[in-house]
Amino acid sequence: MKPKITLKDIARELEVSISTVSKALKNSEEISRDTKDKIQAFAKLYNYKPNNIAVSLKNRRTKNIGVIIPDIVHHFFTTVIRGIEKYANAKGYNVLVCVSNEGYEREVINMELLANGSIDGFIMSLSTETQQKNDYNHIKEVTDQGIPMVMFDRVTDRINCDKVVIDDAQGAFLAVKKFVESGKKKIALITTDDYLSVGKDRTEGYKKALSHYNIPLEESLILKLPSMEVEASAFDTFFKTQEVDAVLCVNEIFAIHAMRLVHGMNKRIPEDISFIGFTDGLLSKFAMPSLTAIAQHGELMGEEAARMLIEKVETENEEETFSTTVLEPTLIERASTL
Amino acid sequence: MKPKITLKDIARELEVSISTVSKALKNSEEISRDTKDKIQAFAKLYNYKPNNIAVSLKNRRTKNIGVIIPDIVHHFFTTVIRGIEKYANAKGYNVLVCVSNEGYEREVINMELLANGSIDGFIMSLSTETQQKNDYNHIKEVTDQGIPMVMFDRVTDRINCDKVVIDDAQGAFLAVKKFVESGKKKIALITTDDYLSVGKDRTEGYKKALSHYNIPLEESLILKLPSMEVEASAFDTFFKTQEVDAVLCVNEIFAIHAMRLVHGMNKRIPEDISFIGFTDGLLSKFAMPSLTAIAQHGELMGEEAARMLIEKVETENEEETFSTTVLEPTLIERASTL
DNA sequence: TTGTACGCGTTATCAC
DNA sequence: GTGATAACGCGTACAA
Repeated sequence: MKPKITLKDIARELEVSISTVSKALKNSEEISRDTKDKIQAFAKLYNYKPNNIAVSLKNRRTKNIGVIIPDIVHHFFTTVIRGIEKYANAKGYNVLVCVSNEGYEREVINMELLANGSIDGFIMSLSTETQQKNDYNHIKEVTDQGIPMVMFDRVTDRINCDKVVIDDAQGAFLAVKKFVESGKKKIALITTDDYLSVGKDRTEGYKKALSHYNIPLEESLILKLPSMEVEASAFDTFFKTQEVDAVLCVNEIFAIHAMRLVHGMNKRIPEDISFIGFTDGLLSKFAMPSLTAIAQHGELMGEEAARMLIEKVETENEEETFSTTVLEPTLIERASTL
Repeated sequence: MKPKITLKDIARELEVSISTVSKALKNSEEISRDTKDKIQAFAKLYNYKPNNIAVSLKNRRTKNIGVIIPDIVHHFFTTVIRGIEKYANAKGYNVLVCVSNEGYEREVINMELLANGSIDGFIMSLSTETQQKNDYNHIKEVTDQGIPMVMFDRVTDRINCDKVVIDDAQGAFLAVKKFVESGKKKIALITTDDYLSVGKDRTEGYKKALSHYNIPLEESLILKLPSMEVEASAFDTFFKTQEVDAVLCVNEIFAIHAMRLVHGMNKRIPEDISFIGFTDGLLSKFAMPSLTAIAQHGELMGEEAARMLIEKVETENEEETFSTTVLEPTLIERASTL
């Protein structure tokens, strides 16, 4: 209906040259008041806005930042995106979100797509499958091209770039500390397989804390699930065979599920069994009883990642110096602990 | 380190013209086997990929679709995005997500930014503030420019475009029907102010259903909150002053909150009071007791919206015919109803 | 079979 | 003060 108006259109209409229009709209001193007024009025009337694509082509800067996350229906990742958006928008950047859906293939495809000029830099968190395959060539290619990259939460040592993570071991430590201080002795851990970097760190923190408090480590008190999916039977047999008085869960869902199960076994929460879950999301707040949680500070993480990325994007600096920001987790105490 | 390689680079290196390279890479019949082989091999070696920006400028097609949502930390919207992503990626499109954060200003800014060439079309859901202000000029400007637009969930009659919505009235009807069939008589509604299109439709469906089942409408059984935020005191006085045996809530959070309150008043759920909540999200599944919910089919909604948009984007068709897809909600029965 | 020229919309440089 | 020209990277109609 009202096709977009260009510099050329204005120039033709006002019978001046394209460059005059361009300068006038940038309020250049070279142009006379008269013509500037005329051109600016006309531009406003027809609501002229420069074409981003053309500007990008010219500047070799898109003002877009690409975000690759494993899953968008996941509270933690959405809070990170919110943080990224917040900071990026304030700096005049758009956020291009792509979801790998926890798959290697989609991660590669999405990155290749965006890397071909659509974005000025990446912020990403690795998909489960990528971590399993342990194959990071697609990421190496991107960084080798000189495209700035910031990884968050699920990171790898194999790539040299800026990173922002939570001290997951410390989070687990905090949880165990809380349990110990409220008199718990048989502290269980429900987690996933070790290929997830976060799972590994949390397990480590759990073990370290036990040894710190002189509690013998019993491998039978660690339940390792092969994936993020809840396997009811595994939970069932675990709680039927093990005697525990405190449970640390690697995510909310595991914790909620376990609490329900325990509730059905006529045990009291938190008196008989206490619970703490990682990732302070909606479920923790609204669970019955509400769940004591280790907050991951996703929004802060997003802001920090965006800050680091934009810093790199906007400095011509050729020196390759990378840093890793480690955020401290926080224990949010609720009704599932004493 | 390895700056991006262009057609020009290849041409210079192989001492042919740029267009020869371009044609060779598109496997044009015009080019001899020999040169094609040579060029293709070279391109692969240096991992040549066409610059998206340049292609976009040329084609006046970006292969990006812009999505504007009110809030990303909201399960419903993320499921919609998942649906959009799924369909769009399959069709070779990227998804550019911007969050209005329920604000008019950010909605306008984001749309203007994206509208200037960054995207081929919009998929959006209105922010609360925009619906309150009832000002849609920014959207009209976009559609007037001929940029395809699909609105979902929170839509308005004031804009002529494709839409995809859930039959919210029908959803409320289903809920009331369920209550009535299990013998409930005093059916309450907890909702938000009417400026939210969805809230209005749901209230309408609730009233229609009551009249259909010959239950007198009592305005005192409708609790209207001014925003999506939970106001504990309002809930408190409501349940202390009103005699109810069933509650329909316009969202999960309200429902969970109300259930907790009622639980504390020593009433049994669902025997004494039954609950149904809109938007079947994580909270509903994991609540105690689990919450019977009206599923909004967000993912389907996203796919449908993306389908409609890409259809419009890819057809040159000048005729302006718009359609509205109405999805049917589904009642997911859980433990909070008889 | 290969190359030239042009246009997409913008900006920067330089000439008039 | 204003305008012509080149360049960003690509694709394509047309010329050689």
